[in-house]
Amino acid sequence: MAESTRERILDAALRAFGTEGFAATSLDTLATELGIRKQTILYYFPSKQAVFEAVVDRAASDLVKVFEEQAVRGIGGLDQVEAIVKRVFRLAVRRPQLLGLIREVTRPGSLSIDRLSAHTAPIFDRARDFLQREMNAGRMRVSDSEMLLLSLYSTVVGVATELEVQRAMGISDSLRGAVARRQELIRFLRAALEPV
Amino acid sequence: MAESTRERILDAALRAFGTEGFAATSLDTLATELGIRKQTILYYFPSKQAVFEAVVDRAASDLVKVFEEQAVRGIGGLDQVEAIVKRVFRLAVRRPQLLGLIREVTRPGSLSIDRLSAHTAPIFDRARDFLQREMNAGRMRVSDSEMLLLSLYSTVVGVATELEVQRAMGISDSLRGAVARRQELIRFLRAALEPV
DNA sequence: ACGATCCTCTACCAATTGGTAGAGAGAAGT
DNA sequence: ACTTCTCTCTACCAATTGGTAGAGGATCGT
Repeated sequence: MAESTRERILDAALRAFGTEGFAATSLDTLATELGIRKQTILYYFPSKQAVFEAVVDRAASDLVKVFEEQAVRGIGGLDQVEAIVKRVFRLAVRRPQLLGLIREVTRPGSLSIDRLSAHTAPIFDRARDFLQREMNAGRMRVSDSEMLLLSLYSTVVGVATELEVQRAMGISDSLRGAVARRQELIRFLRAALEPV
Repeated sequence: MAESTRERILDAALRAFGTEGFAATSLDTLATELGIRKQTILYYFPSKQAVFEAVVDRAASDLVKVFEEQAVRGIGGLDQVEAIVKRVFRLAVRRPQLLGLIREVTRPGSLSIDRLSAHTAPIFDRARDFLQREMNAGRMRVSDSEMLLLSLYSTVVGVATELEVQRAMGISDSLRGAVARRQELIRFLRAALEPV
């Protein structure tokens, strides 16, 4: 058995929701894309909203897994930050819709934010603690760890996902471009984080 | 005369498109909000898409104006960066939908990207040149000016607009929070940009 | 007084939306 | 042979969508 219908629906839905957005995605086009009928989707999920929530849940746990795998190693210091940035970038290249979905969910008017943050809250907590620990140990510039986390998040996710802005700036979006972007981003973050 | 109907439509459309997004905004609800009929909107604009484009045009030129006013002063160095960040923040607090609209337009699947970048391209060019000049003068850490601009853009726009992420991180979104966020962001950017 | 222009309205419309009801096919257990 | 369960389908539906056609009321210059 290749892949269950349910999984295929979730895959297609992630792609659609992650690029077009929730409102712009219709169950009909989603079904047509899969070569099935809309009612088949509604057999597996009670509503469109439910499909979205299932997609968010799966995407969130995928994301969390990526972070936890890295966190466990515990290299420490700026190398740890670098390792995580690299992972995020690999994810952004391999499954761009995943970060696109995050962008969709974190939009002001969105529902399902609580669903996402239920998954990510522990990660954020751990990240904040990590930053605080590194600061205390003198391995990182001292600042408000919460705000610093926000800055880091914005920078990494932005550089990884703002492909259209890059195009507007005239930056190539080839694979080589992604590597260059990542390198420059890491230099940027190291400079911002290094203790004085 | 208070405000022309056309302007009122554009105001409401900016708010709606900037928060709910293009697809999730219907002409009917937009009209109801304004106490007029949908057909009145379609008198001023040939289609929903045309409303969106007009909103994008106006928002873009508002944004460009903010940057140009600052660029003309030409303080130079990191103080100039700080001044611009402050302006972006003031904008984000006063008219959050404006940056929300940018986020909407720069989404992967969006139309009207070219419309936006037609406005912003000169700004980006000027900003890149500015960074390059500062690097050459030894007032800024040397790096790829294009990539650096992308990092700066991501960080500033992210910190200014990712309110829901902040909520998920447990950061207060009060006005005082905005000031604290701005200060921390500026410290972050100064650290990232200062020459070694 | 009169036409023209500007503006907002009522009345529709075809297409699409998310969702319901239930038929039927197939496999599995009894 | 029988029921039961799983799955996908056809057939509909009410509501909403963006958009068209055109009436009617102002306000204007003449």
